[in-house]
Amino acid sequence: MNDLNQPPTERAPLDRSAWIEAAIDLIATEGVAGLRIETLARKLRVTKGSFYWHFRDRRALQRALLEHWREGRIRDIHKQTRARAGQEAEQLRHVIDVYSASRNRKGILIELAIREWAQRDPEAAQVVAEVDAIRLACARDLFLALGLSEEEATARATLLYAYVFGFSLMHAERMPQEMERLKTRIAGWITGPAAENGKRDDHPPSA
Amino acid sequence: MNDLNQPPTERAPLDRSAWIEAAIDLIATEGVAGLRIETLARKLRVTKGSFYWHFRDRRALQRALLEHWREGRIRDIHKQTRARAGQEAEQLRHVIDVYSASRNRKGILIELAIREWAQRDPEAAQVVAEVDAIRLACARDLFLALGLSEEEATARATLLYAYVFGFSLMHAERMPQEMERLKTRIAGWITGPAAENGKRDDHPPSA
DNA sequence: TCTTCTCCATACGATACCGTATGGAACACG
DNA sequence: CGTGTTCCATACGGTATCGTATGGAGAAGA
Repeated sequence: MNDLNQPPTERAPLDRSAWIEAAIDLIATEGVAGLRIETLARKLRVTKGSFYWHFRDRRALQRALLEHWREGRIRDIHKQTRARAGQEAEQLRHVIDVYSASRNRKGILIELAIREWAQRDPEAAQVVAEVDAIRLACARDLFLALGLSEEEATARATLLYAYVFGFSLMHAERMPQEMERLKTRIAGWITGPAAENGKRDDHPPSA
Repeated sequence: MNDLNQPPTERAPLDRSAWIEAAIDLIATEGVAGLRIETLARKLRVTKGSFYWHFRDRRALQRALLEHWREGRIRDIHKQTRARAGQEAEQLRHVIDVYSASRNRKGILIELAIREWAQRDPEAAQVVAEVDAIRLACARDLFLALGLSEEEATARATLLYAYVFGFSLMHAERMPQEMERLKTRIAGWITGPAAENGKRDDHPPSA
């Protein structure tokens, strides 16, 4: 019955999810290597004693974090790719936009931290592989709905996916407006140059 | 006059470059966070005393490492994109191949480690930005030589670049052969769908 | 009230690492 | 031989972190 009507000096007991949330925030700013128990405890205004009550050890938190991330990403990609029939191309462009670094800085930082982690942690790699497979399938289904062949849909989904995260790795110094035009052009190309303007685009406008 | 004709119990004095090379190797396997002085010293069979003679502190090694990486990357991209006239499309596909994870695992690991580092270190971010700008310019020039407009060339270079590194972030579980076909298709599409087979490719072969 | 369970604080040993201080071995050179 | 330079070993103080052991406060029940 005492939810949050105590004076601010009081605090509610923590649970596992509170630690996991804090851990996610921490790896966004410090990377996976910065995920230290005592650092987390300080942020949560408690001591390690609390942590070791909720988790067996550091590894248990990492596993829980991976599981949390995986489930969130799976939920999200299904939400973002649930397209109305006939709106698949728009939905694809929407996906590119939503997953771009400029629109989702924190999410991208978490994504990159986990993927760098996955380069040398098999369990992280396994989770990343699962998320990749599901996201690729979702994107591929949208391309299939656009009438592309299996192979073409798979290839475009892969390109879209690689492009989105690859772009977030880049440190381009460019004018924001110019950048937006560039991204719009690329997105339009990935999601369907054929359906883009009804005609071929291989003859450059030549200024 | 004593170069390497001592018994194997002897070893040559180290210099800065030996430390830097070892540091590069270490971040490839352990990430930038794993770049520890005493760990490096153990690998080089010396103690910290040697390190602090060659470098002021840990940060100095990091800076030297960034500089080393930058110069190497700049040399490499110029080498890889130096195309014979009329061979630009082949050269572009060659670049995609050379920078792919399967062909250059260690280089990709270093690249990813440094880029993750750059997410939270301004100096690393600056170096990455310089490398990105030069690589983009090199790729763009190849597209320009193919007759594309400035804007189109910039867009394709960006896509190519983002794709290559984005792909290396993915953990796709797929048959190697199928994967190769997929990559070939994507590469062909990025480097010039127009010049690829002389006709449009937007009508799927439909099996 | 007494007990039990939940949640956390405290204290501890152990390890790893940073950077400094200082000495020493090997070599070059005069 | 004496001296300076190069390169490294050793020892030290200090910090951060891990995981454990143990006690304690507070709520919930009996």
